[in-house]
Amino acid sequence: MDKYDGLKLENQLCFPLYSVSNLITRNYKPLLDALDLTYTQYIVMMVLWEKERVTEKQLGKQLFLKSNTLTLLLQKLSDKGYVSVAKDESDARYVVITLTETGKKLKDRAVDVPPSIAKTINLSADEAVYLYKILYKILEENKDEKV
Amino acid sequence: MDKYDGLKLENQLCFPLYSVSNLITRNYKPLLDALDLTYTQYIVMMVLWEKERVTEKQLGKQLFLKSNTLTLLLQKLSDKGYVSVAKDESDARYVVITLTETGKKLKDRAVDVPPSIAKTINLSADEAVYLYKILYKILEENKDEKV
DNA sequence: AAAAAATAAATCGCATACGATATAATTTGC
DNA sequence: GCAAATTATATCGTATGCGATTTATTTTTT
Repeated sequence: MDKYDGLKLENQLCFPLYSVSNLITRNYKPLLDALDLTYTQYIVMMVLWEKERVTEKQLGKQLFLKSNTLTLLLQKLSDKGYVSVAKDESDARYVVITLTETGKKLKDRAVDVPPSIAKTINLSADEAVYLYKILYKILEENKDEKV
Repeated sequence: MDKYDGLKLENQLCFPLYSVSNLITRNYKPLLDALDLTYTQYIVMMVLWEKERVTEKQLGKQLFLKSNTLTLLLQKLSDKGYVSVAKDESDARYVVITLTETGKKLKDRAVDVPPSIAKTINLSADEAVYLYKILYKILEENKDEKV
């Protein structure tokens, strides 16, 4: 035990978080390629599949992303024909994103993705629930700092 | 409960993993800026602070990264004067990375980083240990697929 | 030992993420 | 009612990460 122990890779919590996150994105890739989506595009679509109309601002809040990531990404989803992007009529500062018909249909092709990913993670129900709770605890605590 | 439940954002385990990982990288940024390191560069330095000489291959295995990420990153660390990069004499396929004197000294300036980050995460010891174990379980199970 | 296979890096093209800054639209304060 | 402050996007520059491919080197096979 010396003053450098905190700098050992094996004592980091952040490193496995970072690595697991990368790992999962890698696992998603072949599944999402079939839908012509990246992982970030996929979570945007997930929001829209639940709520057909959102502003860029709302998306950012829910996904912890900002315009520097979202603006270009939404343009790409628009280019693919999955969403339409327009200014809000009553307040032109807002960008409103809505699902196109193609985007709505994509939902049916996406239903197989979550179970496929679940297989690659392979946690017990208890572990998954606990992990879920801890992660959201961390997110909740840091929520304010970034808006 | 319908067939689309699996596609709800709130039912994803991957999304909070991804978001927490991004969050942590954001929290590291101001701390690491002072050391002129990015997060990925920082974990490479952590490996080297424990083991003064490693090959790019070994680094990739330990950090779950490949040459497409590492080659350029190591060049940057070399440009900053923190490491030196050279071909292995006995087998020129390998790239060997060693700490420079500057790189060694950086370790003393880095000791404050882990406790600062720990504050922003704010988990109990039990939670941290449990989280750690689950994450490494996931990493272990997926280790083989990517080398 | 020459050809073939294997291995480790390097390179390419693409899509994030980030802070910082700029722009455009609306609201607020006086 | 108009200048100032606020708000929501857009833009810029930098650094990853990824799969796919290429290059360089070594080992294996015949």
